[in-house]
Amino acid sequence: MRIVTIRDVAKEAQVSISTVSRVLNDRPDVDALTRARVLKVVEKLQYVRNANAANLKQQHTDFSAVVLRGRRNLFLTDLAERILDIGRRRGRRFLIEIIDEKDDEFETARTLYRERKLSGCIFLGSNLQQHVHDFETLDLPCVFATVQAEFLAGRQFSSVAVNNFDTGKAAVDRLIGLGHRRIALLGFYGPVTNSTGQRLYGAQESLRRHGIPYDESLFEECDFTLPSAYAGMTAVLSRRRDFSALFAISDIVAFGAMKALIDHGLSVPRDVSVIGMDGTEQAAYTVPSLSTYAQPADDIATESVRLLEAAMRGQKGKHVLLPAPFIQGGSIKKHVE
Amino acid sequence: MRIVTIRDVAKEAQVSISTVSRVLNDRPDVDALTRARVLKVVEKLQYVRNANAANLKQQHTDFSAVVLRGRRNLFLTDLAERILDIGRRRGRRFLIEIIDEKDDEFETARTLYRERKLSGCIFLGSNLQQHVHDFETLDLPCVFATVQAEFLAGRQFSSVAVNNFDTGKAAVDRLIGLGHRRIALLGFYGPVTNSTGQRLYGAQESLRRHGIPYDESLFEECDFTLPSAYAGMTAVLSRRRDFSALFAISDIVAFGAMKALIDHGLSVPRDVSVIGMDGTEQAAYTVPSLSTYAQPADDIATESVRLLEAAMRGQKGKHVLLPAPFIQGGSIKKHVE
DNA sequence: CTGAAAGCGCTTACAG
DNA sequence: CTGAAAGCGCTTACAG
Repeated sequence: MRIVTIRDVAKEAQVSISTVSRVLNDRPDVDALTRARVLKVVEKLQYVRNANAANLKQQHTDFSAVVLRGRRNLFLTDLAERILDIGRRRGRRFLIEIIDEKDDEFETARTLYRERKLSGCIFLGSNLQQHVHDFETLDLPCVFATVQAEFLAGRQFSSVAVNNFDTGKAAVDRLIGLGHRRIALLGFYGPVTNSTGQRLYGAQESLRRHGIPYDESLFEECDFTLPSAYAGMTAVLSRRRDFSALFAISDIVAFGAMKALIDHGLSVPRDVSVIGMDGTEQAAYTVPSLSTYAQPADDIATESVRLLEAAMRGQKGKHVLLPAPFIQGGSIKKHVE
Repeated sequence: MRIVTIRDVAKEAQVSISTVSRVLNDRPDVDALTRARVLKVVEKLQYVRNANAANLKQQHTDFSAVVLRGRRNLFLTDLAERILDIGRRRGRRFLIEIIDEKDDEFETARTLYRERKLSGCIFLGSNLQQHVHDFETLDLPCVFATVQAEFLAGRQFSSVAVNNFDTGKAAVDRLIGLGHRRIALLGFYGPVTNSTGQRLYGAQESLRRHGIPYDESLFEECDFTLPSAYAGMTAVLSRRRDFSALFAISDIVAFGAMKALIDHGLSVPRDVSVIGMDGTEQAAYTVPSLSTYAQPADDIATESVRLLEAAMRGQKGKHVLLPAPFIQGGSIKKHVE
């Protein structure tokens, strides 16, 4: 079937293509009757505007991007989907770009910006470490989700996150409150600006405040995957069996760790209490269910889109901190010697 | 910073923009030295082609789409990510469109096609029921992944899937082989062309062949979410406690069901053997680990992209069936009266 | 092998 | 309120 262009609509409606364009773009300076006539023809001909042509001419395109760091991070991919979903309902289209842990989010954004004339970008799980200055040269509204980015000067930058440090601290405070003293830690530090590192620093801070020395042999590095978490927990178990609690920097890590604990003949929570973080749906379906601090995914997604749109309208960026509520599961209990 | 266009490159390299365009598009009819000179300027100026302009003029764009039906289906979203990843490595960009179960995948594809001048489309989990004829009017290479679509006439249609019917049958064959006779079924039928329905029909076929009457009170409908699977299992449990096995149409459903079984005081596999389907990574990390038939996600993703590219080059579509290997987990055992 | 010119389908000042 | 014209940044016949 032949493709219907704006010219066909103009001819059929007996107006100029300028007028059709005005109607299409909801310009106010069109006669109501003319508008109605054009709209009827659009309907009749089932005209769909060629976005490539529109984007070529327009200053801003209808494209925004979501740059997702780490394709294996379940929480982030879920977040990306939510953002896509919210975008769709608001008529905003997101290109999604999944990059490896080692890839460069700044380069990705810049290329996308040049190639597609992006009008905005949401970063999920980026660490920004080395790119503070680079970003400031990019003339593009950016939102950093799940990571606090107040340190980015520039009015087009926003961020939405929970306070990762405080949450890590709260998790370990809670375990200590239950009587635990030997607490294993699973995760990775990464750059200081990284959300996951902050969780661990918060955990350490809690230990310090309670006068518990940080014990390296109770920590093992792992990333956001089940096998890596399983291996990490196994490594700790090969060194120590005397810990009674575990704080994992994410639910996924906690899942892998719980499996390792059970495979090694330990029971959760009888032998080891476990707290995760993220508040994934799956946390309620493990056996036992996992106690976790929730990152409010829905709020983060909604707020990200809202902040992006605000910045695109020229409003000044904001840095939003959301609470991370505790969700009680069956994976923790009081420690008794 | 000013945006560098093809004109800037042409001027700097002292050639016409036609020549720059030829170099950019890897046309053979360019002098080697000229090509080298242009490429050096491209590098120097950090020129990035404006994709909107290129796509406007070209017959085919560099956009393909992935239309994902059902945003809560973990297996499909994982598949989508893999496709994005493979596409990226091959310089192909995918727009991703997540639609609801009740949305119309044909309309989605058609609008995308008109709006963006798509050059191809991969459908994940679509059922096609009412759209066989519509699709044949769409002049767009299409690949249907996870669903068998041989019935689609037209040379630009391909599909990649496991044999869902046979796999459902194999799962129940296996349970019966272990001595189980009262087998619960969890999932939903949907349209006949649907992959999940086929799994259940296969399961029924197995029962029939073994002379076991299909018992409706052992079936409950649920979708691909944990809460729904949990509720479904709970509903079955409210009616019957005498079954010794469960076939769930997907791992996610199995996870939700196992949790429900355990919450109701039953043990897996002591009281109930469970088999899922999909072969998700998580299946190996539940307690006990889940026996499942794997849909080879990596192969499906690779093959989907390969078939799409072949169709875009004008090759005739193919319908590929992949094997679904059994992965042994701890969730099944021999039934003893 | 290379360049000048037309045109892809829109939007946007500029006139009226 | 409306239209004619220029132009967005490319690609692609058409000449040479």
